[in-house]
Amino acid sequence: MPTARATTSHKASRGRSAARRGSHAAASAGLPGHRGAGRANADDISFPIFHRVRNECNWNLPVPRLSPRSRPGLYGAQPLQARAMSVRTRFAPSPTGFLHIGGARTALFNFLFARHHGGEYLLRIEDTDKARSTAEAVQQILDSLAWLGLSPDEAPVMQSSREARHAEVARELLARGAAYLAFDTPEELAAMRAEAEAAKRPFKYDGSRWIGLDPAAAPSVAPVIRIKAPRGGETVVPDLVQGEVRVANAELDDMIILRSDGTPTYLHAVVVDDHDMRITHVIRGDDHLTNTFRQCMVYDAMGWHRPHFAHIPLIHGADGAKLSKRHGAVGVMEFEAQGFLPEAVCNYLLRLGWGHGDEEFVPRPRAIELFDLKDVGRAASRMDYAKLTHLNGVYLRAADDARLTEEVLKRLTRRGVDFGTLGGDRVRALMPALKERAKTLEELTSAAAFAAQEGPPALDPKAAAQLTPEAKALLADLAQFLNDAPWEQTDLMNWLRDYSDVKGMKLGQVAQPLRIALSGSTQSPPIDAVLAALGRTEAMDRILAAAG
RNA sequence: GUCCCCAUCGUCUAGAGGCCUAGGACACCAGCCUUUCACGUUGGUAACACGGGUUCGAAUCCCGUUGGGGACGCCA
Repeated sequence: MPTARATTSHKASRGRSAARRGSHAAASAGLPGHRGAGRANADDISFPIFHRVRNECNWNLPVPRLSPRSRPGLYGAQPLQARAMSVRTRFAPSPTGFLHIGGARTALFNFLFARHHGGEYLLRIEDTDKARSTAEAVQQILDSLAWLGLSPDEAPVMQSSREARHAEVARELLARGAAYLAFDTPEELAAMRAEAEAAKRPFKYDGSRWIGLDPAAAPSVAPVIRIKAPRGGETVVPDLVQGEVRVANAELDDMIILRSDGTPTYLHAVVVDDHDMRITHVIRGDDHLTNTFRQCMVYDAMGWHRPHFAHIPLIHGADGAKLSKRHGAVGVMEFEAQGFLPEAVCNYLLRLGWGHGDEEFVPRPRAIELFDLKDVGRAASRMDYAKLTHLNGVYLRAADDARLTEEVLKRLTRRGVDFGTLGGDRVRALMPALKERAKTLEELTSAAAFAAQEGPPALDPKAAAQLTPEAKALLADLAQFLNDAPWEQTDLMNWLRDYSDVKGMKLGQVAQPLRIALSGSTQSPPIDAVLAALGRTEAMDRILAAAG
């Protein structure tokens, strides 16, 4: 019998090959329906043998050998029809704060994976921690997902509404002898932990004195229900991203599944809900990887088939530190406020940890077409706002003018800028030129403000400095000249060129003062476009005003 | 501390033993384009963490070291 060490091959190879193997095994075996699958053989799952069942669950089925070259895609060439049930994924945030960018990516991957396989993508709100969950946070999460275009396919499941079911399963485990009542007080547990730490020994809970206890002899302490951890062997999880992950069962201890107040713990509730919701693929953050071993105890003790697991790496902040609320705009809606487009955020998030050759621009339909768990990397990545901003610019330039105009006007209003119908029309007219030179909606809004507002613009310092007496004289003269011009972009351009030719100046020498008069800034869209968008009356007003 | 996971330019990544003198993108630098600013375009700087193996050949497979992250709750 090889030792665990010896059979632990290199991460990379075992990762990829195990992922392939695992999923292929499941695919060829078909995913048994979860409904009642456990009940059929519930009787032969008694505690003494359940870890044997665990170790021989469907992951270990023999797998036909495939040469790497001819290997079909993880699922692509393994037609879905061959599977007994369609893919169902879920995103399961806890409503203790805003949805941050890491959660958004988890949701995105769940969504993409489900869509790619024509399956369903669900949402479950893990609100069993009543002290920290809030209705506002739930709403925030829903809003954020909606903004990202990641709303679930079915009504969200509130985990708190399922507590009776969680307790029922815990009791069933108790009845099967796979779990037991433990009468330790929180204080006693804390003491045990402190003691272990003082002795520099890893703390491992020992509940042997409670097992088989005569109820009459029980202390008058409200008990918790603890599940019996397997006592020998190891637990192996074929992770679709991380590869085959294993731990010696000696590392596991008897975890609490039902608190003394009768509410379930997370590790228990997740399993029951994922099973009942018939989730086939659990795609979540890396931080849950070691939890998976514990969750397997519940699956196995109930005789339920485990779902496929895929643990995606975490996102770190730009400085490499763990992503937190203290590091920039991590709340999803903060990105909206900063003027990022949801499709750009999704594209950026997708590329963080997932790649398909050199493709950088991956809009939603293409993402659905290409997305595969086997292409998800295993190392944590960092937020790079510069790249997100660049990508946002790409999407912005490709975006529909009407939509952008609406966004800009909304943001102008948000800023308290006054503008009328004419102003809105001017922004609309200038949008094709405006969007070429902005990377975010906020930049776009700032750049569009001069067009929306009525009357001569305020001059920014740089512009004011360039508005010399000579420039003013030029503007006065130019105003005369432009008076008879046909007010159409191409004609205006020709007139300006003629003017500068006649005056023996370069076009730039004429355009720049004009730009300042019209926009109040040294930077603007092409001057002919600005002139045309503003219209004769408004443009002449501004030129004359600047000419003094 | 124990267990688990990870490691290619500054950042995101491509890479399935020979196509690698390591490719792309962002950022940065220089040039071109140009009525400003952008866009675009041309070129440049820049990486296989380290040490051992295996092999004719290693970024790629194996072992170890170092570094980083995560989990160890009647939180999720």
